[in-house]
Amino acid sequence: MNTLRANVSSIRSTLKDVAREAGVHISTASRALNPSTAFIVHPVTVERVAEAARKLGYRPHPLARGLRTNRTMSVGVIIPDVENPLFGPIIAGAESVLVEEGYSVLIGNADRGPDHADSLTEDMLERHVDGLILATPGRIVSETARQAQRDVAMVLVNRSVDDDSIPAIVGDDHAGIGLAVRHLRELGHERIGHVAGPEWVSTGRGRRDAFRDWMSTVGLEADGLVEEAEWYQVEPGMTSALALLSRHPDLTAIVAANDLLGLGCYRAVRSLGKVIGGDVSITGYNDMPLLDLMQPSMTAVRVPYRRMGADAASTLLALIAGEDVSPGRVLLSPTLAIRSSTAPPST
Amino acid sequence: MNTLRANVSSIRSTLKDVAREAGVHISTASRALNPSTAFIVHPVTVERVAEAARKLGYRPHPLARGLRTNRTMSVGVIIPDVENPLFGPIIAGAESVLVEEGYSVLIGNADRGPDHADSLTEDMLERHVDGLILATPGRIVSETARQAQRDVAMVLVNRSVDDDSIPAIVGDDHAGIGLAVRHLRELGHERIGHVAGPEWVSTGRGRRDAFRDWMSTVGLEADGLVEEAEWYQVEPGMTSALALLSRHPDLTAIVAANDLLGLGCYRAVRSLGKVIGGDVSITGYNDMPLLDLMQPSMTAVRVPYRRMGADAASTLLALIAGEDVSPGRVLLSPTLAIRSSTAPPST
DNA sequence: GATCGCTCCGCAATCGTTTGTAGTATCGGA
DNA sequence: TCCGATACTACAAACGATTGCGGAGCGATC
Repeated sequence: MNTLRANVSSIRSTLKDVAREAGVHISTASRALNPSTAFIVHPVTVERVAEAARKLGYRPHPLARGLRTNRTMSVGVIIPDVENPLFGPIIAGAESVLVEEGYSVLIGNADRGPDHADSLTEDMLERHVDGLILATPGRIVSETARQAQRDVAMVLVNRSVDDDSIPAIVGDDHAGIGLAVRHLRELGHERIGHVAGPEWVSTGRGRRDAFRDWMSTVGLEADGLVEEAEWYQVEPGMTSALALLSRHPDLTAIVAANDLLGLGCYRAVRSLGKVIGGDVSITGYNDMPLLDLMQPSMTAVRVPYRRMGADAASTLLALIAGEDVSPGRVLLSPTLAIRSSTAPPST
Repeated sequence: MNTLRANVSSIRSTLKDVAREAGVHISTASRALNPSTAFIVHPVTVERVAEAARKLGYRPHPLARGLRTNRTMSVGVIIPDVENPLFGPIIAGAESVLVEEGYSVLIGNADRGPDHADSLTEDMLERHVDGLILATPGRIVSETARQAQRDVAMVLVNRSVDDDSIPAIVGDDHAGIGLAVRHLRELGHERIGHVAGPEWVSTGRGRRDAFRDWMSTVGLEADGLVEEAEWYQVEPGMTSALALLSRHPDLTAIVAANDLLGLGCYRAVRSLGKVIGGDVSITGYNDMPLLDLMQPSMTAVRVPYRRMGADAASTLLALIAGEDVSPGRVLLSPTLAIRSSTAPPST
């Protein structure tokens, strides 16, 4: 039977080969090839070594180098759930800047809860990653992560810790909710409700507070107009929206703390026989893919996730390089994607 | 100013420390700790070494080990576009089985075309990954990839090569299209069209052929009922659907080669003033997230992407382990998610 | 009591780099 | 002619593990 077998051996040329080819000692070859030490060796020799390296297709062995220099040129990225479309852009953003600098990206999918994230963190540390990007949720950071910070450069993305002891790149939720509230206000809405995310999730609490804040800023009352959903999903969103609309039948708009909650609102509004955009305007948050293809397409606050990943990576690289990085959080400004789910109130 | 700086040094205990603690030679410690060589050393000694290792929290240094054993315990996964929700499950599936076996997953995002995939492949090879999972599109495989197969275990996922020289895990497109066609046939449809993907993409051609095949199997005519879309996107899908419907106004159902094409069909049907499901039934392919939240929710062939990733990883592990793996493609059976976009024809 | 065989352990080489230190020309100046 | 500085280059020791091989200890056998 015709079968396949992995070919283990590959004829890689080593530094020793290059040195022999160039007729110099291995250490000279090493220095010649390394830009930061090349000045020590004679320019003519450097060229000879470079030529030999080129000829042999020499590539330094990352393990040997890492063993000696104590750097792996790799960073770990831990994501709560790779299957969630939201995190793709974060990964892509981080990957693009890291690969550019010669780093590799180790991915960790913490889809089995907080403990899983910790165990992945430990795995990464064992592998001697040079840095760690954490996107795992929760307002507090585990003891494991705190300890990890002593051993390795670390930055948070899409979440932060209360004491800001770890650099974090997060979306500006306050500004984002502001975009939604002001947009609705400008359309003429005066009775606006909020379907909030869970209190224990940082975004849940933050966006709810921001909603209250902005409502008073634009001169509207928010008391009683907030309903907390159990979880960021369509069903809880519908339940909360129904509760909200039955308490306040005169509501003409709902700001949802999340796209899925927004879709829940869609269902709730429809089940009451009302029309989305016409009778009740709805805004989502995050602007996940395909949201523009919904019927009607949903107006949503767009968070620059790709940029978030990229900025996190840049910050991490700065930390790794030993540069001083001010701790605390960096806020990224969201934008508003205006579509058909929002319109002036009907009356 | 309060600043942060990465802490480089970490007091890790090495094998030498363990050996000293246990009062044995470093080589004995190594053997004692390695399950496959532990039988060489006296059980009592093994326990002593294990105890010492536990006490010191010893973790073998992966770089040192890898340098010696020529294995990195890492595999590369190259994805055409991480931001595409379709690939999340593939990554997750692969990651779950690989991490289980102690492997780490290096991710490569080839979102800058075929050449980018090649350069990522080379990066991975330089890093001495033990295996490679390629999900990049195209019917042919680049020379780089072919060469890579000599150096490293490799398996394809969601695509295959014409000569089957590389093991591939793919969805059974023929069966999938069959599910859709038979479903529509059973609902009573007799005039069924197909909006196909591009000819040069393997799935484009495969699904189109399958459509023709199944149509004749269920006793229907397919000639002239196939329209090729330029690309797997909503707009081209709409264009093709409109062309199809203007040529054949009597069509009561459309099988789309892809979810996005299906959504394009949605638009086309709507623009003609017809109702989806009622006048024209539509099926998608892939069953991407949120498809169930569309209005109306879309019936679609569901491809087991997560399983695909997992199976690819298992196959890869077998290859790495030196087991004989029969080349060629493994077909994974799709299922049909029946929703509201399909219904019996109206007449 | 010498020999054989078996079990267990230590010695040392090795994987491919980086890097501190020592050594050797070469050259200018005295 | 000789000396010291200068400019390179070579030597060798790491980094932390794995592994072939030789050797010590010990009981059994003749």
